[in-house]
Amino acid sequence: MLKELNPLLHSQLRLAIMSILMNCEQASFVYIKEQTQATAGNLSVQLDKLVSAGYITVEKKFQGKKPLTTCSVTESGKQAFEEYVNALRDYLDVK
Amino acid sequence: MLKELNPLLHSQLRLAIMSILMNCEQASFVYIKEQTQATAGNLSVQLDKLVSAGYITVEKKFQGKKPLTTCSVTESGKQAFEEYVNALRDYLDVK
DNA sequence: AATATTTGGTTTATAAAATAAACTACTTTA
DNA sequence: TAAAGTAGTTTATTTTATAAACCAAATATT
Repeated sequence: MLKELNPLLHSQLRLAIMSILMNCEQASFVYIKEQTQATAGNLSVQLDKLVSAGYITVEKKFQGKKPLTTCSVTESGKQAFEEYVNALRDYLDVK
Repeated sequence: MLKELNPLLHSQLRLAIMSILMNCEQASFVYIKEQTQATAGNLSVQLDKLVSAGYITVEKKFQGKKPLTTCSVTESGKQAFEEYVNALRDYLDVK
């Protein structure tokens, strides 16, 4: 029987965000925006959801005079991502 | 850069349907319903979407006196599934 | 033999999610 | 000093997913 796919991760944009953060220590709002081609509004909303779930942390500081929002994945986020990947593999494997 | 994930396939239930159909010649409405644990209404709607996209065909006949709805994946559906899987792998692979 | 109940669905209404548009605040450039 | 750019957030709209309600026919129940 196929397992449930964590709905928070089964979203193109949130999955892309997590995928980026799984491959680096941290990434800025602007970098993630460029990589995902998302609008700023959409990205802001989806980041909030990942923060609320405890999957990522977001730090807001200033780099000189510009705001700099930096994101990184939490341990709980890494674990959720791994579980999601494992569940998904069963859907993708054609025997 | 991450590729787009075909939104028609990036849905838990429709992906489960396609996954089942990719692994067998054909499957009945009732069988898919059991395997996916979907409600009949939801399944009916999602099957329709896959039919509209040309990803599956649905044949309705009678087995004795009971209706029997049988589904199978089309060539175009197989191709779309393969493309989806390839696109998705880039999201899942943690280097 | 009427009347529930089950089977195999479809249609429709509602809840949830994704997305974009509009907005804010501050900075840089013309 | 007005216009445009940067870095976001908030809110409104559209889309999607899901379940509830419904239908028709068959089977089981009293």
